[in-house]
This record gives sequence, C-alpha cells and structure tokens, in this order.
Amino acid sequence: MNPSIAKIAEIAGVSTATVSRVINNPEKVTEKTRRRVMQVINEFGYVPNEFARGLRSQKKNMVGMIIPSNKAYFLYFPSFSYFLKGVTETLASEGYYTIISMEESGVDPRTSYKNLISKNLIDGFILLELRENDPRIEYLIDHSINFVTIGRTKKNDSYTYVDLDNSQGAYLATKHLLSLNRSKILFISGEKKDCCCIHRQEGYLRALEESGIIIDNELIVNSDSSEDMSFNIVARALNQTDFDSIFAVSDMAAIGALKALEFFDKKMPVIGFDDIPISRYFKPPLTTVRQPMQEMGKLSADLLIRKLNGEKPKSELVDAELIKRESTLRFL
Amino acid sequence: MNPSIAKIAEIAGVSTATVSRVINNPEKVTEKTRRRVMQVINEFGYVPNEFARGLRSQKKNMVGMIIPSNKAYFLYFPSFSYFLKGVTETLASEGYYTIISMEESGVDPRTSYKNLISKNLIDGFILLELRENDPRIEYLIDHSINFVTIGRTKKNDSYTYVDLDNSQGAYLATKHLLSLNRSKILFISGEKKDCCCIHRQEGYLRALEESGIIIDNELIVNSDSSEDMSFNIVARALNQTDFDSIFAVSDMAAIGALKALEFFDKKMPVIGFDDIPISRYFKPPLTTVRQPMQEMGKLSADLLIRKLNGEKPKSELVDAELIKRESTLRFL
DNA sequence: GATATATATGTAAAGGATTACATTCAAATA
DNA sequence: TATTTGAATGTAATCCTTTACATATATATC
Repeated sequence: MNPSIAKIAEIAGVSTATVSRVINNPEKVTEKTRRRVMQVINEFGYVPNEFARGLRSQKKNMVGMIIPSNKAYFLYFPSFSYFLKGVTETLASEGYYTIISMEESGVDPRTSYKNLISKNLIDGFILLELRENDPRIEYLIDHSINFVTIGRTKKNDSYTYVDLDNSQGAYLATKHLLSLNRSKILFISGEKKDCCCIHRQEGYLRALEESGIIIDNELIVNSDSSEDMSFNIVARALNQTDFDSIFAVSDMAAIGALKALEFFDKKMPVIGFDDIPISRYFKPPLTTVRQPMQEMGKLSADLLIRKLNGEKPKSELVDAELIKRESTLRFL
Repeated sequence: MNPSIAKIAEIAGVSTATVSRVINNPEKVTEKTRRRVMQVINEFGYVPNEFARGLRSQKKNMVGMIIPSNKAYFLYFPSFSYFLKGVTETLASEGYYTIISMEESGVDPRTSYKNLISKNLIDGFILLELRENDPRIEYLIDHSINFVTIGRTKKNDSYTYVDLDNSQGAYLATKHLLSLNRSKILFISGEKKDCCCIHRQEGYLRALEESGIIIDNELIVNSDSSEDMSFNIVARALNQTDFDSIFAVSDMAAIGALKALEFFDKKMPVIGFDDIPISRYFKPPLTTVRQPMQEMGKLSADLLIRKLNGEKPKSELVDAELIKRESTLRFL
C-alpha cells in the first residue's frame, strides 16, 4: 500500500540509510541529495511505518493516559475535555499519539500501566487524580518510565508535576468569604488522601490564620465530594454547629450544600471549586474557583515531551482564578 | 528488559514458532507443550512486543477516535465520557487500544484520519458527529479502512452505524407536548446538515401528522444549537409567531429558550435533547431525551471489532428515553 | 509391517525502519 | 603532489514477532 523506505531509496538512487537520515537527521545529508530524496518522498507520499520505527528505535511516540472512571470525575469532564484538548494537541504537534483507557475499578491502580508498559507500547504517561502515597509513582520510577502528574503529593521532588495552586485558590475563596464578614466558614473537604483537598485545606487555614481567626476543627468535615453527602453534612451541621458560610472542595459538594440550605430555608454564601458547567447554570449561579484546564493539559504534555527528550524540566504550579457569582455576591 | 520470545523459546526448549502458536493459536499445539510453554511465559512475565507484532502481522490492535473539538461538543462531554467508557472498555477487553486526537478546526476533516492511516497505525475508526455527505465516509471506504459511525446519513447502506433512534426520541418529546394540549410547538433545530437534527425533525413531524395537525413551517427554525442563538430565536418568535411550547434539538438550546421565556416573563413547556448534566440542575429542571451513551459506545466498539474480524455486522438503532422534569410537568 | 494421512514442531524469511560500522569522496594541510 | 582529515554515503545487522514451508512424529489404513 504505502511505499516502503526501500522503494523511496531505490527511486532516489540512494541507500535506505540516507533516506532515513533525510527524515531524522537532515543535517547529516548534503543539501543536494536531501532535495532529491524529499522530492521522491513527497511525490510518493511516503510516511514511515510507525511500527517498524518503534520496533527498531524503541521510541514509540505514544503517550498513555488512564482516566479515572468514577462518576465524580465524569461530571467534572467538561473541563477535563479542555485538558484533553491541551494534551493531545500539544503531543500531536510533536508527533506523539495519545492512548487512553479507563481505570478499572476494584483492581490495583497499577494494572493498566503495567499492561501498557509490558507490551512496550508507551514512551510515557500523564497521571491523573494523584493521591498521597500513590503507588503508581513508585512503580513508574522503578520501571524507569517517564511520566508527569497532574497534582502533587507531599514528597514531590522525585518526579515532575503540573499542579493548580490549590492552596492559593482556596485562599482566594476563603478571603472572599471573609470580605463578606463571614468568619465561621464550614469547610466541606473531600477524601483525606486526595492531594487537592489537602492543599485546599491549607489555603483555607492560611487565610483564616492571616485574619487572626482561631481555627475551629468542628468546621472542617471530610466527604466523598458528592452532592448527597454534602447535603447530609450541611443538614446535620445546621443543627449541631455554628457557621455562617460554606466553602466546599468541589462544585457538586457546593450544590449539595445549597440544596440543603434551600431545603431548610437558610441563606448564606457558598463557594465551590472547579467551575463545572453546571455551576454557571445553577440557581443561584455558583461562585467557584476555576482551573486553567487547557493550559494545564498543554503544560503537562510539554513537560513530558521534554522529559522524553532527556531534559529535566521543572514542575509547574499554575494560578487559580476566583469566579464570583450570585451564590456569594447576593450577600454583598 | 522484557524477555523476548526467543528467550522463552530457549528456556522452554521449543522454537519461537511454537511459543507464538501457544499465544495465538493454542489449538495447534499439544496440551503438554502448551502447558510447559505457558509456565515459562508466566514465570518470566513475557508479553509480546506490540510493535514487532504489528509490524509483522499488520494487525495493529489500535482503534482511532477523532474528537470534535467545538465548544458545543465539550459541554456535551459528560455524557460523552460514558460513551468513551463504553468504547475503551469494550475495545480493551478484546486487546485493542484506543488512540484519540482532536479534530483540527479549519482543515479538511479527513486530515487526521489520513495521518493515522498513512503511518500504518490503526486498524479502524469510530466516527463521531456525522454529517450528510460526510467526506470521511467515502475517504475511508476508498482506502478500505474499517470504521463504524455514530449516527447515520441518508445513504447508509455502505457502512455500519450505531445510531440513536432520534426520530423516535423526537416523536416521544412531541407526543408529550401534545399530551399537554400544546399543538403549536416551536421546533428549534440545529444545523441543516446535521444527521441527528434531520431525524429529530422527522419525528417531530410524524407526531404532529399522526395527531392530524397541519405543519406550520414558520414553527421550524434552524440554529447552531447554542444557548445564545436559541435565546434570540425565541425572543424574536415571541413577537412574530404564535406558539405554545418549545422543542429544542439540544439541551443548551432549550436552556437558551427557557432564559428567553423568563426574560420576557412568559411560561410554556420546553423540552430539550441529550440530558446533559446541566439539565437536571437547571431551574426548572429540564425535560429532555436521553441517549444510552455507554451502551452506544459499547455497541460501536463491538461492531467495529466484528468488522475487524471479517464479519459483516448489522447496524444498530438504539432507543431514546424521554426524561420528564419540571420544565414540562409544571404544565400538567 | 508398510504406506498414507494428519498433526506437531522447527527453520528461516519477512515485515520496515534505524544505526553501528565501513567505505568513499572531497577539502585541507604539509 | 602526497597525506591527513572530515563529511557524506553505503552495507548490513538489528529490533521482535509471525508465518509459509519443511520436517519429524504420531495415527490410521490396508
């Protein structure tokens, strides 16, 4: 079907080695022969066979991404798709392909990685939904596989990450609530081991401390970030705890909170995190913290490519943006 | 790193051919040698190198999916992610990998396909967002590349598709409005060439005709399915046209319509299409038509696999489901 | 028991590139 | 002009499988 390098070489009157050089190391070839070979390549529409190339050179031009398949992640997906766009477009521009698969639930999170690695299919990975002590990190380092994570663990000097400055995002959100003269802020966090949540809690605490407010541990609650659990948490808290505003670690949790408030006919400012599309359309529209998803996708792909080229790029922390909407503004 | 087939063969005391048979055609090997070879394979954790395999056998175990990158599609993504889950999990279970990339805007829609095909990287494709006279269909048929489409064109006997029964979905929606004693239904359609829209319009017309209602072409309007355009359409229609309910071709368009109604302080039943997550959370919660996305993903992957195995599977039409919510129920 | 047939296994080519090493050729130096 | 040096090109091995074909072994038939 497609002509092989041998055919191109024959027609151009050179060896296959020279054709290969024209493609991969043009500087090692005379201007004159380069021209001639390129002409034949173009004329015949020759494109190197990726399988042959990958087999011989061990460079596969493939990057893997294994997507968490829990429901929460899916709701979050609209923003995620911008991330995906950033990743795939950047990778494609450097000749890499993106292989995706879904995380299998109920198995060791390393299985999918193991699978792709042992098949010799992948140059590197982009890791999503990082957790403290994530076993994938050690596994990939042990197998000398290149990777970049989205998010970072506490011990983060042994790998390259792209992370939202979650702490700063939470700090902005908390400051915003403080500026509305709310000081008893219920913080609905997520799972304890979730790296994002840890940093967000940090930002929340920092803002409070900065304003000289004494931390009340009663006001910090863990959840699974779901709407339902958040509803229940707020419903219970309304009886048991004294609070005047809510900062939730995800938009869905914030929505659950708003529903609980509405149900019990209470009103107070609520902030979420992520800026999923629902937030804009919810009534009241939800104040939230937005991540530059596409940029993060781009960045992570960039860093990975540089790692694959043997560089040691520095990790990146990107800024969060507070999006103010009715759910807090109506308390101005 | 990973042991090669030669090493396994040596240790098991057989030829590489036999090892290969154990893996690919176990029925051609004695029970006894199969056992022995399998034991060595397991012991050393041998996994065939996909690049070598793909090169030699021309079976690449890769399926490509090129994702529309327009904003509308991204909002729709949460459901799309279920589709993706269906696709990747089904493909993975048969040993296929999923390569994704983003459609480049402003270029021939065939470019990305061309690229992957010429690199000899892909066994087949799943095509999204089909249009009437979609140039990709002819292109792929011409190059004898296997593919399955989501959606179908008018002329659909030359390829295999999975499609929602859009006509039936629209029929259900229209019937529902009729049951609320609304007969002057404004139909906000999408782009004229969009296959979905064509079928949805068909269902709308069928329901009306069945009830003996004379079609008023004034009531059928094309749009880009966006919230804004839909808002404007309804705003204008309120002055110029006589209608008592709205059926929009997408949830975002329905939301635009609801906002326009609210803005002009009018009330009437509105139905959307797709059941994006926003619909459930919008006020009023939106009546809409749901597609079984995960099932469609599964089905399309199934059909593609069967095509790759040389079968000629029949296309599939799946049922739509009407999800009744406040946006119509409050007019009961 | 000899022959024909079927089954299991082995040998080696092929798939299409990259690349270490060898060779050729031209320019630079003495 | 003879010699050295460096750049351009070619030769052939290599990456790791699969598979057509050849051979060996077991089974069935007469």
